Amino acid sequence: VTTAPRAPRWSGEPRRTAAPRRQLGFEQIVGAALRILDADGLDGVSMRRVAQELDTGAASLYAHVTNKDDLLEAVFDRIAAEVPIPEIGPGNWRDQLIEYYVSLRNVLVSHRDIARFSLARIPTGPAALAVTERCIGIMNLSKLPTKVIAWACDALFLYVTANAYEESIYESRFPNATPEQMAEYFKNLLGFFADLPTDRFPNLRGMSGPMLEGDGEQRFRFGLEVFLRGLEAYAAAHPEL
Amino acid sequence: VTTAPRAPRWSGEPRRTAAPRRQLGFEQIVGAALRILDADGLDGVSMRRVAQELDTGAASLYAHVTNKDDLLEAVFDRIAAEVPIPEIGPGNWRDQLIEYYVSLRNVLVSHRDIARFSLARIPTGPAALAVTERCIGIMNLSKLPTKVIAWACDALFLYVTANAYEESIYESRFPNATPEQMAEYFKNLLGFFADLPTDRFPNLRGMSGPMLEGDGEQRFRFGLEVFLRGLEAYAAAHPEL
DNA sequence: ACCTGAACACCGTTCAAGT
DNA sequence: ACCTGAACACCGTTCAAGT
Repeated sequence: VTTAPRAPRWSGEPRRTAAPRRQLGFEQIVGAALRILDADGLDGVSMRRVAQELDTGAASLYAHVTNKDDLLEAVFDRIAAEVPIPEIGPGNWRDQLIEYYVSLRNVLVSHRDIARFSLARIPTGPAALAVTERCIGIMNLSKLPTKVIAWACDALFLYVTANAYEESIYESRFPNATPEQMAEYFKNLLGFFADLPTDRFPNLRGMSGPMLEGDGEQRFRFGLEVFLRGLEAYAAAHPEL
Repeated sequence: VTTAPRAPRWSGEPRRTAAPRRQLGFEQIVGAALRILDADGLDGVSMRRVAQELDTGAASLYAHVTNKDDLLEAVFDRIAAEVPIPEIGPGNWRDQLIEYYVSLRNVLVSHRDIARFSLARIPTGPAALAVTERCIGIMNLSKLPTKVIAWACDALFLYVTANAYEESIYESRFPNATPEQMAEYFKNLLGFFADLPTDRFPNLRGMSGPMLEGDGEQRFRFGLEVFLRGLEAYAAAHPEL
C-alpha cells in the first residue's frame, strides 16, 4: 500500500482552504492519538487532547469511538503492526525467538509507555494476534508439548511487556531530564544500595553493582535466554506432559 | 512488636467522644488509603477519597504526605511487610524460592491491583528491601554467579508483579461480575480464538484451549519453575561469567 | 504547626440541541 | 448521520487565610 504522490507546492501558491478536513473518521482519530502518545506519553493522551489535535471537541470523537479504551486498543494494534513478521528459518528456534522478541520489545519501547496499556489486557487486534501466531510458529520448531508452548508464549508476552514498560518509566517520570541528571539519579540509587546497613541487608549491599549493570535490552535478552533454556529443562523434568 | 491490650468494653459503657481524632498523622493516612485500596482498587484511591475517609479535606493531607506517589509508596511498603520472611532451610533452593515467590504473589493479589503501582517503580521501602534481601539469600544457595543472581532477582520481581497485576485485571474491569458472568466471558474468549480463520492463524487456533487452562497461581508456578531451571542451563552455557 | 475552603487546570462521558 | 456546547461528576495540587 502506497499513498498517492502529491504535486510539489511552490511558496507562492495559496494554501488550500482547510475547510474539507471535516471528515473525522476512526483512523484519523487513532492517528492523532498515536501522535500524542509519541509526543507526550500515555498520560498525555486524553480525549480532549486528541480532539484538540483534530480541531474539534471531545464529544465529537464519540461518534466514531465507543470510549477511550477502545481507542487505545486500536492505537495498540497499529503499533503491533510495526513489528516485522520474520520468516521461520531452519536455524536454532531459540535464537530466532530471541531476535523476534527483541524486535517486539524495540517497537514497544519506541512508543513511550504504551506497554502499560497492553499489560492491562489480552490484545485481540489482528496485528497483535499475528505477532502471537508467529511466536507459536517459531516455538513449534522446538517440539515441546503444546501446553508448555501455550503457557510459555503467555509468560513471554507478559515479560516483554513488563520489561518494555519498565524501560519507559524513567523518561515518563523525568520527562526532560538531561543524560547528566539521569546519570546522577542512577549514581544516587547505587549509593543508596551501597549504604544499606550491613546487618539487615548483607546480600543486597553486594548486589547493587551488578543489579544496575547493563542496559535494558541486555537485561531483557538475559531473562529471555534463561526462560527459553528453562523450557527444555522443564519439559525434561515433567515427562507427564 | 505487639500492640498494648485494651480493656474489653461492655455494651452499657458510653462511647468515648470522637473528638480527639484530630491527630491525622502519616500512618493514619496510609491506613485509610490501604482500606480504600482493598475496598475499591487502586483507581479508587484518590486524595479526596482518602481525606473523606478521615473526615477532612484533601488539602489537609499535604501537611503529612508530599504527594500521592509518596503515599502509595508507603501503602506498598505496608503490603510488602505482610510477606512472611522464611528461614533459609537446607533443602532445594529452587523449591524454597518458588514457595517464597508464591507467597509474595498471594500478598500482592490480595490487595487488588496494587501490583500496577509497583510495576512502575523500584520499591525502596524497608519491607520491600527485606523481601529482595531474602530472595538473594535463598538464591545464593545455588552458587550461581553474582551477576546472574542479581539480574535473575530483578527479572523475577518484574515477573511476579506483572503476573499479580494480570490476575487483578479481571476483577478491576468487571467490578461486580458474578462467577457465571466470568465463566461466560472466558467461554466467549475461547470461542473467539477457536473461530479465528485457519489460514491466517493456524497455530493460534489450536492453542486456545491450553492457553486459557489453569488458574493464575498454576501458571505463575510454571513460569517460575521454567525460569529457575533455566538459570542453571544459562550459567552452564556461559562459563565466562 | 496544622488545618481549611476555594480555586486552578485538568479528566471521561452524556445529552439535548443543532445541521 | 454527524457534530457541538454545556454540563456532570470527578481528578492532584496550590495557596492564602485561618487557628
